[in-house]
Amino acid sequence: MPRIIFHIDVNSAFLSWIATKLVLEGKPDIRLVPSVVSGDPSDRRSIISAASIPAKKIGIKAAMPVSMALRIDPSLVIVQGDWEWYKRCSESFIALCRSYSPVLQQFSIDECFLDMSLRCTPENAVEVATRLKDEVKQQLGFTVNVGVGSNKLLAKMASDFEKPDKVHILWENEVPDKMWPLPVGDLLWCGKKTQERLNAYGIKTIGQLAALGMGSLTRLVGQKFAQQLHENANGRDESPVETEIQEAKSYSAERTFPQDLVKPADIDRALFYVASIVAHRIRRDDFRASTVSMFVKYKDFSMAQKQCTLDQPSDVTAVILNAARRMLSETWDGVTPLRQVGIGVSKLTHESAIQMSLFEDPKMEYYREWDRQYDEQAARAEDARLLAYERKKQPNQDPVYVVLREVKSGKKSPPE
DNA sequence: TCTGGGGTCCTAGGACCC
DNA sequence: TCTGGGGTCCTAGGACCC
Repeated sequence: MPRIIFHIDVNSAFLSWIATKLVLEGKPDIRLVPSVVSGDPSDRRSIISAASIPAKKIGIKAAMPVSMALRIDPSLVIVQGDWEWYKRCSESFIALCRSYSPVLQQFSIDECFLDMSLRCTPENAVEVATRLKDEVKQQLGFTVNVGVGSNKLLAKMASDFEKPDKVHILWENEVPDKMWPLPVGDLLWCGKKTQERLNAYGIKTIGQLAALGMGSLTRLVGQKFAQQLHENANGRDESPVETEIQEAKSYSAERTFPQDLVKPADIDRALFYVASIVAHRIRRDDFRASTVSMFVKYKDFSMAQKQCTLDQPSDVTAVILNAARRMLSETWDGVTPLRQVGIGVSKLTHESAIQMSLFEDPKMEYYREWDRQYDEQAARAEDARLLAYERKKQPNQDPVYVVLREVKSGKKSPPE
């Protein structure tokens, strides 16, 4: 039996979703004019997270700085994102897709794969895909592309062909016609660096990559990646549609400052802020982390990173923060302005730490109590945020930010 | 024009053990 | 005294995805 895989991809997801919300409020449809969604439009460092088709036509793309887009079109419509709304749109979207097949893999907030092998035939696949696409548009108010193929790679490549609101087919025997003429950078997993490397070697199209000998390819990109690229360029992909939700393997939080920072107190406050976020998230998900990493970004975008292993896995803000502080002092010269700081945790476990050490930091009880209060306040702030959202008030207060404000005002001090 | 935030996986070298 | 090789863990760094 042939495999039939759908890849469904929301067109300019964040922009489409905000547009449906504005339309519901009786406002003009921003999809019809050059428009973009960005984080905080007033922040000079914010970048575009999605662009409308008219905006794309004049050269405005996702990940472009807002200031650059405004230079292209000073009358560009800029709207602020709304994560609460995104989440609701995403849930409705995934639920509707799931009604077509339970074998669903969510690939990101706005993309999923469906294994349709038992639900349609190669002959009526286009018809079924079109029905799904139209049903999303009618019921949810935004458009999707559906790619249909004999594996996940081909389905994903197909959904990328022409947008928006389209169904495309890419069976394995169509690979030479439909996929090989495309630039090699269009191939999934062939990003900027790999593309440059292949171009420099004279490989411009996916077809040329498919014909390249393994020896040369291995020398260019390493053995494992070479095998994957070679298989993919030939349209082959055996990977199944994974219905199990994978547990997170790492958590991280980072903040870019409005201006580059050099004052140790400012930087320490930011470090505390990201430590609070990361530690709160792992406690929420009942994890403890064995590895803590700290990273900084400088003015020129170069990065420095350091990681360390804790004596025992921890979910305590102060433990993570103090490890990050130590690594920062070992990494940063104290003079060069920093653009960003971040903290990550990995090597996660659900096991409770065994608190047998006679040498446990006597402050640990205080630290835990501090975290407990933090979690309580964050939960209250989250409830208040949702309530305000339902009442259509400003919904954008990040719960952890509320706690941070108390830190700033001196009502709550960061753990030493 | 001046570049966010959150993830995954792979590689390579050094330390250490057997 | 000097030698080999495999396995595992750790860290640093780089690539990709949305």
